Amino acid sequence: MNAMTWLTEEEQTTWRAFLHATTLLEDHLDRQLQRDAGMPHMYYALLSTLSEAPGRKMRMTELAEQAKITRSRLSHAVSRLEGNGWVRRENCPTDRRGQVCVLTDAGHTELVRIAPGHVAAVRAAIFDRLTAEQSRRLGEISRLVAEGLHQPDGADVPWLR
Amino acid sequence: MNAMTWLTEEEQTTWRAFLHATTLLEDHLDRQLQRDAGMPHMYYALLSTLSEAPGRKMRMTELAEQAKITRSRLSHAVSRLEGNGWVRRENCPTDRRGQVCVLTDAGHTELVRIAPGHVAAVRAAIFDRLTAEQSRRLGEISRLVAEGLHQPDGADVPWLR
DNA sequence: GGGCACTTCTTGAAGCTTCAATGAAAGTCC
DNA sequence: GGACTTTCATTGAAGCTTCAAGAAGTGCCC
Repeated sequence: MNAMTWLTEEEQTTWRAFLHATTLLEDHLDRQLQRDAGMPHMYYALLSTLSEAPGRKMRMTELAEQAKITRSRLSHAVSRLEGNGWVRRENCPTDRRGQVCVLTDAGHTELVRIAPGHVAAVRAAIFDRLTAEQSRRLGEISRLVAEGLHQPDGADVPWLR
Repeated sequence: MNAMTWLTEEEQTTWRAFLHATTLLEDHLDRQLQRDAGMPHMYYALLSTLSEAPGRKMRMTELAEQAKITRSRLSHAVSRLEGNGWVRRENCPTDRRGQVCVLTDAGHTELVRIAPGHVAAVRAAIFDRLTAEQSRRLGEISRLVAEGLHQPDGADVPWLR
């Protein structure tokens, strides 16, 4: 409750504005993708990440880390996407515990179909509203904030679990 | 797919960084509050918002708008918080359809108990990592982005539903 | 190579959010 | 006043996320 722990007026205003912006943005993008692609934003991000991986495939843990989600969440998500035929699980040849998540051709086709609409939504919501300078600053700030936070699961920080 | 709709390299990098930061941050804060207060971040925000309203009470719709969530979501949330005794529903005296959500004394006490920990988490994750200048810019950018997005529910934009 | 700790991934249940539908009251139009 | 539209808030079901637990494989250490 002292000066060290509380926020200044200005910080509080900033924090609220940030919360509002992120809440509205996530909702907006989720709705856009749900409407046009029948999937939430995170699922799109998974397909998108996979599409850029070599061979369009990735180990589950690696995919979870790249997407900043828990393995459990990924597991459920992949099950759903697999049900849709956008993704397929394969056994990992080098580690018999492991699974490799592969973007199917159907999944890739679907991604190609929905990407433009999604990118347009992102552009309209963010980059069309910011100057180049502001975009750059947003990137910088985002990187600083992300650096300070660790992965959920603490996959590589077991002593902190 | 043309230059108008796609993102530049830099924009893409920025967008990813932003997504990572917000994903990690939301997870982090949800975990912190779940651990220390047994509620998700949004529920804390509701209590916090209520606590600053005159009489610590607010109409459901107004609260939903301020928190940037749908009425439905709020309704479920308030039911849960009511079950915990942090909040109470009252009939609105001026509109018999309406409900007023009131922060109880117990709810206020609880809020006072958990606020410092939460604020510390926010500070550690954001403001301790940014310069004053960067914080100000984050606020500015957030406001710009939020301006471009409308409430879910489109409560006041029925023709867009 | 036997024991032990750790990693990989999945599962089911509980909690939260979304969506569409609903009842009830208020507002509008003539 | 009566018909129509809109707003307020809630509900239940379906989908998504979290959490704790667990099966199976790997790595290490002696």
